[in-house]
Amino acid sequence: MARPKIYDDALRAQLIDQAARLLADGGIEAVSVRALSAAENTSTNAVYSLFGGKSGIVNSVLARAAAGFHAAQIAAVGGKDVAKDIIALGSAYRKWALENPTLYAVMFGGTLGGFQIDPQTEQACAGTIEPLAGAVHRGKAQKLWRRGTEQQITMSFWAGVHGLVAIELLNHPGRTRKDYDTACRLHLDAIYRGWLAPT
Amino acid sequence: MARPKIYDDALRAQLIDQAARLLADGGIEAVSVRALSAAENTSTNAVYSLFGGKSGIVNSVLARAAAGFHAAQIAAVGGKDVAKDIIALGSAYRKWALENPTLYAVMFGGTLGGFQIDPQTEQACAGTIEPLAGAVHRGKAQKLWRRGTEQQITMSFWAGVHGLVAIELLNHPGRTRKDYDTACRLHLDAIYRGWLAPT
DNA sequence: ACTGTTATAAAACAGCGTTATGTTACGCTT
DNA sequence: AAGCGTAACATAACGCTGTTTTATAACAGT
Repeated sequence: MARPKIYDDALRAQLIDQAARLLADGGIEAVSVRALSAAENTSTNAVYSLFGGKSGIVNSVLARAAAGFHAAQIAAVGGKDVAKDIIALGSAYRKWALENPTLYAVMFGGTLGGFQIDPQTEQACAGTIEPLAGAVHRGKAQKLWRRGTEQQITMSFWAGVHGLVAIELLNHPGRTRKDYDTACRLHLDAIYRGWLAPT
Repeated sequence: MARPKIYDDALRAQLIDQAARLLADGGIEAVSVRALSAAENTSTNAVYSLFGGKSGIVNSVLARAAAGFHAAQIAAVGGKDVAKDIIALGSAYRKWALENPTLYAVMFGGTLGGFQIDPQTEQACAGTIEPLAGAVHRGKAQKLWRRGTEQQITMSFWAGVHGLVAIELLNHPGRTRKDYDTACRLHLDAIYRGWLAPT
């Protein structure tokens, strides 16, 4: 054996916290290995020893964020009314994205930013739509939908809310938060009604 | 006066071409001032003299791309049937995005990638939805919509197709191009039907 | 006490965008 | 025609990045 460890799980957790803070504050470009290690009074090698590199720690941050996002989605499901649940899922989705814009952008913004998301992290991100898929499945059992597979309907709702959130995060001038509130409600409502079977 | 100019409009156009090529081939991170100037057998200063910096030339590329995108959208409008036009606009939108994935990602992917889009370039990008807004306006004149302002309806369609394209560009495994073809058709159809006034 | 192994720190490398410094080549003046 | 001023271009340098390599420090076992 050799000298005692300092690059331990405690430092690991602290680095993840710090990286998440830097990411939220200054965007993905504010997360640098040097700034990260300096903020925790350690050396750049700590990041490499504990995470394998910058993408390693960013992926760790994303994985934790995906878990939180997933939990928020699960919490939005009531379990009784499918329509209510889908609207609630969409609202919770948007709420989380607006509260964590940088995290959301990195999770679902594609390969921009220069680094690659790990396959398992990507899976964790994609898995956050599982509660929505569940609601769609219940709707299918109730013969709510006029057509389409569950996957197609799920992706339609997902794409709907993701698209609106992405546009809102572009922050075009002249549109207030309230404008997007109503736009989101009407938008989700329209998609829902569009998939509904004729009464 | 002084020595003859080499940093002229011809070189300017060549640099834009080269930058667009680098961007399409290797993503935003493949576009470097050094690689760019080396490819055109000139110095890095050419980029600064002609474009003011890296963001300058990238914005020039984006502005040109936005013009092409806008033209493609205009070409998709038939002018007779609103429903047909909206579906055609969505399909053309997706077609262009899939043919120019990197450009599309930089144009509508937010501030990831490290640089800022010029306000006027951003406006050019946002202006590409103008043909869609026109179709929605014609629908309003025909009292097609059950509710909502033209802006809200336009944004709903835009968000719908943008969301689907963004998800498709994430390139999740197990979904083929054909899957997205049908998903897109059903998705756009659902949104359209959702906004339609009851007959 | 010494050695071997391992953890940590520090420095070096290659690249980036950008800026400052040289160098070249022409028109104008003398 | 010779010299000079100035605009245009090339080159080198600065500070930053992620990553890799090298050096140092600290403990276990002999």
